[in-house]
Amino acid sequence: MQEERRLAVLRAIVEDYVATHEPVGSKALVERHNLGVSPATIRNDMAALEDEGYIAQPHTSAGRVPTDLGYRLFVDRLSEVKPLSPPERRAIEHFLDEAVDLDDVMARTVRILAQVTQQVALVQYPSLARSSIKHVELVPMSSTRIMLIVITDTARVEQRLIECAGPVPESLVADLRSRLGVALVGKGLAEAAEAISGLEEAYPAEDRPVLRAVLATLLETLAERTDERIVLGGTAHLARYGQAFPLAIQPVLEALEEQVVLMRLLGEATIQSGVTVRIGHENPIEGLEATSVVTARYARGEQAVASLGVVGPTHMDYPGTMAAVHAVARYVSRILDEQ
Amino acid sequence: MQEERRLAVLRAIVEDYVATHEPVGSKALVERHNLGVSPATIRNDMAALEDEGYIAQPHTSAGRVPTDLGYRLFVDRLSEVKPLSPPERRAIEHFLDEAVDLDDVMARTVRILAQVTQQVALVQYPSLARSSIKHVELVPMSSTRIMLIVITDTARVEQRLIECAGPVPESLVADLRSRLGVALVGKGLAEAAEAISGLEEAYPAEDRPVLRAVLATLLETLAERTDERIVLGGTAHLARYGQAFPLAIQPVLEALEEQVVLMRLLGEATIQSGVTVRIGHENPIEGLEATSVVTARYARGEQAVASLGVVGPTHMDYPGTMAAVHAVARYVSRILDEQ
DNA sequence: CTTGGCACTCGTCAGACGTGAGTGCCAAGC
DNA sequence: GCTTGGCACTCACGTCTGACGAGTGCCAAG
Repeated sequence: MQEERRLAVLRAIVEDYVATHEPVGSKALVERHNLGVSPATIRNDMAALEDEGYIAQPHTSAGRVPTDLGYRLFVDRLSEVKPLSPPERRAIEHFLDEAVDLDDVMARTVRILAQVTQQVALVQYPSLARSSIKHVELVPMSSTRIMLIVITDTARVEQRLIECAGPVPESLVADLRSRLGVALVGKGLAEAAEAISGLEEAYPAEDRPVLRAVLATLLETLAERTDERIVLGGTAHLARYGQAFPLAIQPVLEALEEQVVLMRLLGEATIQSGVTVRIGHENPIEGLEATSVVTARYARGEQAVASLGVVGPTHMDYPGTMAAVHAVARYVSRILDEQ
Repeated sequence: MQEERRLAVLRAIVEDYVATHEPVGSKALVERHNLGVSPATIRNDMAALEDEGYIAQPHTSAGRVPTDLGYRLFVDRLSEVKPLSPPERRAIEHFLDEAVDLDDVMARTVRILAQVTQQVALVQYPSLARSSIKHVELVPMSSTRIMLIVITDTARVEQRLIECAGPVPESLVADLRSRLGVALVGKGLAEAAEAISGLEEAYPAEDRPVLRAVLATLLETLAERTDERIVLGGTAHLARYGQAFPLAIQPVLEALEEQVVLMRLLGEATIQSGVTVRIGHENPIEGLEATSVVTARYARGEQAVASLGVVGPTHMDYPGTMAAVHAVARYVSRILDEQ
């Protein structure tokens, strides 16, 4: 009974703080939410919540502010799903439908996600890991340089320039191209390594160096750079937080410039289904201790492909943000399916 | 004689203000630079410079601050070229040399440019406009969808997905691929339009719709999206300016998110040779009135290809920034030449 | 367990004040 | 005619003050 009210108080504190960005006091609380009790009672509840670590006061004689733990409880147990408004849904759908190619889909996704959430948006390119090879192409760029292109069924195109020690005859390139095509098209990326393993023997020793260079680059392209590309947008929203709110923006911007960091942010989310929320210090990345990250996977058909999400201050509108991230992930999945 | 000293005073003011970011007064000026005259004399000169519009005071009884016009004069007539330090040169060269492909060159260029200048860096992908076609590829993705890929001699790869009304036979794709290859390879992009204009007649009426879709997409790819891609980095440096320096960062971040804006920033620079500097309000873009933009072309062989540059506060170290932009542009040109 | 009362804490705001950097002007000097 | 020292004036900034009020914790009564 009291326990229930205490949670209601926590919910009210989170909601008010998210709305106003100011510490919320007992009196204001009873005025804004009809809790049916007096401020004094609320104060007792607040004291208990503070003992349990869900809220804190910036200084004596100030109102209370939710802690990361408080937000966590709020997200896990107190918040209700807040569906997007129909106009928002339509805007997202419509905007994404107009995309002409994969790059455009990604660019538009970042844009709409940042706009709807009013936060920094991240979108990962579809992973190569589970997609299969649609086409392999070798193009001679000069006598010693060959361009390698791999196209996957997720409509992703990977390109790589290969530098060879000596001149490479056109005929060798053509031959290699057709053999690679036969060996690789239709294969998943994981199988690709085996598929080309026997290929070397088919060629005379003098061609081996070229062959090795091409095959090495090919494997590298398929393995290492797998999900490297992440696009980012809406950084201007960071500056909106007046200045020097708990959120200093420089470290955040710095962190977001590191591809590795972005990978870690989105990578972990790819494991779980549904919407993932990491709050404040739960986030293991330096510079992002004061931010929360909301992510979701998107998929193509049955397979998980990659993740997208947003980064914002811990005092964000969690239900709204989660709904937006969820919705965008679904629409992106659908767009990819249609292709 | 006095005229000469006045310019020396302006130069000193710019240098001091860039170094300290604080209005500079007459007394501090004679102490830091040996001008050989008294503060009172400097005051007279300053009054004259203010009349001419080169400097201004933020409020009565404060020191002077250079105006945009003052910076302009400084850049045009007063600054000496400040060569990069050998370690800086080496760092740039070394870092760029390790790039594995065009994407990597661009990514590394942005990174090194931002790091050396401590500002926001912009790099435009090599323009398609003056490059020629190396290879054209058509890959069926499903029965009704074809992927079009165009590779240029600048090692750039453009991809585009084509949606056809009905199923497209493999044989038609193969035929079209070889014809397009013959018609286009080696041609400049400008000539491409003519080169494919007669192609339609070679096919029976039933294939025309597919043909039209492909050709339309091809032309679009070559014409419209020509130099659209610009990479950007180092935005965290914007936040370094304490807060609310003459530079509010939100509008700047917003402006930098617009591809169109970036195009305008870099596009104009492509016309002129050498390093271009646009100072404060000289910049016609909303949100960037308080920033200066330093840009330079880079080239491949004899042909201008595209531009790169940095965006920073008007009170930047112009000689240093100009030297860095110039050097990076040169090294990028060299890297592209080698390929 | 809830509630009203009460004393206490402390951050914030506004006003007063001194300080010092910097200016403009003027009259004397070179 | 330019340069210089002197001098009065302006004004932003930092510090200090006191008043205010929001908010708390505790306690005793309901």
